[in-house]
Amino acid sequence: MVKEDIGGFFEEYLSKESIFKNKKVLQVSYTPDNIPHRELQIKEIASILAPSLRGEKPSNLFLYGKTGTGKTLSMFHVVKKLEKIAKTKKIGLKIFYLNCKLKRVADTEYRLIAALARDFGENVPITGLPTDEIYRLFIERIDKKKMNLILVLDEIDQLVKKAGDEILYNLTRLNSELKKTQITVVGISNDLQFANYLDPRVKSSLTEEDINFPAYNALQLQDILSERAKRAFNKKVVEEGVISKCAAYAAREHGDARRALDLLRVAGELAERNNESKLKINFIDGAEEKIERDLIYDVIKTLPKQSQVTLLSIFKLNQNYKDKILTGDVYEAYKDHCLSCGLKTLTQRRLSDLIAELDLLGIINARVVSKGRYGRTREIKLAIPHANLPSLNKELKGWLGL
DNA sequence: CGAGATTCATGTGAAGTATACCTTTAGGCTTAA
DNA sequence: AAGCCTAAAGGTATACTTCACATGAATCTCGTA
Repeated sequence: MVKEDIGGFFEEYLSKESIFKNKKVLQVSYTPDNIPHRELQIKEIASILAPSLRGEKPSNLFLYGKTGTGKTLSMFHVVKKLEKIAKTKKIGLKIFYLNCKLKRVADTEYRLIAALARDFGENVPITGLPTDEIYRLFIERIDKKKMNLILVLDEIDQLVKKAGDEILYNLTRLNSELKKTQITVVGISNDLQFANYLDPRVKSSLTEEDINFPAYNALQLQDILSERAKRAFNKKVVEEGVISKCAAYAAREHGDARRALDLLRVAGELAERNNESKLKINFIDGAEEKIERDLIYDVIKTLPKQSQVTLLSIFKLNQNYKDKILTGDVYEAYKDHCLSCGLKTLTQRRLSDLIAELDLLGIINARVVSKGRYGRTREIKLAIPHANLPSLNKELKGWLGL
């Protein structure tokens, strides 16, 4: 009976023509051949990295601009071309991309170098070796034959905020230890002020060249969207005004193209799920909510248990109509939660650090304030849209077995 | 009334501890000549 | 004697704890007008 129903559903699903022609085009990982409104930046990146094709060392490069302004994309674009040429002409050129934000992958010096060494096929343990040893392994490996190595470190600001800028100093200085190979560091940062916090020595060597990625305006976003929509959706699926609304939504938030594309894709998925043959405007609002939620879901899901409990405690206090949540309150609630889910309670000192980390991740806003006679503490506010709180709260409890 | 001292609740840095993992080394056992 | 396995010794990174000191404005204190 039930089986029959589902079979029917699948058949109907298949018989219906999808509104997508090629959904991949809208995914974040997709690198289009044509990147509108970034011709200048791409050209600049290319000309700075070009010497690598002649076996010379390019200048270190620093790309900065807000999220979704095409930094990573432009870089990928150039990298693809470079690699292609290097391959056909048999030039020793290796390019590595590493996202420093990935927790437990590249958020300490050891892990960063270990990740690089691993990419090179070196078998590196997750802990136990001295950091120097990891460097040595890495250097030995890449110095075997002459080549140019370009290291692309995405979200480099996150790395420095957590682990300090010594890593970058070491990296840029690595060249003096290498005999054959040369390393070029390309840093990508969302934080415009990032370079100013760096040690002057690091700053000058990392930002030998820098390129700014300005935010897209609504018109440019429309260009980008319609270009991709043409290839992602079947003909006449997208209704009038959908593109411009997506663009407008994204432009409202500092011209984030990634956001705009996500909106379009998720709206399409929603339309499909609702058995619509057209992508109507009203799906965009639903999409926006879903994206917001999914984004936070992913971050929270991969958080360590202790951080999850911390967050749950903040949720709870938030529900109790406390608009100013203080560290002490969180710790009390946290202790209760730990008890009820059988987790070891950490010290307040540690909790303070966890809260700071949550702040860094952008899940909460925590500000250190002095309340005069009543001490000094963090004022914590959730940075999550209200509509998403109940469902998130429920999920979180589920993950923690509560 | 106002300047300076006091106070509170926690921030923050440094050093220490536990754990998990690594390499090295020395001893013991096996094996083959 | 050479080769191989094992367990102990000595080392590291990371997550966390302990200890101690730093913060900074509301409040208190007390001399002064």
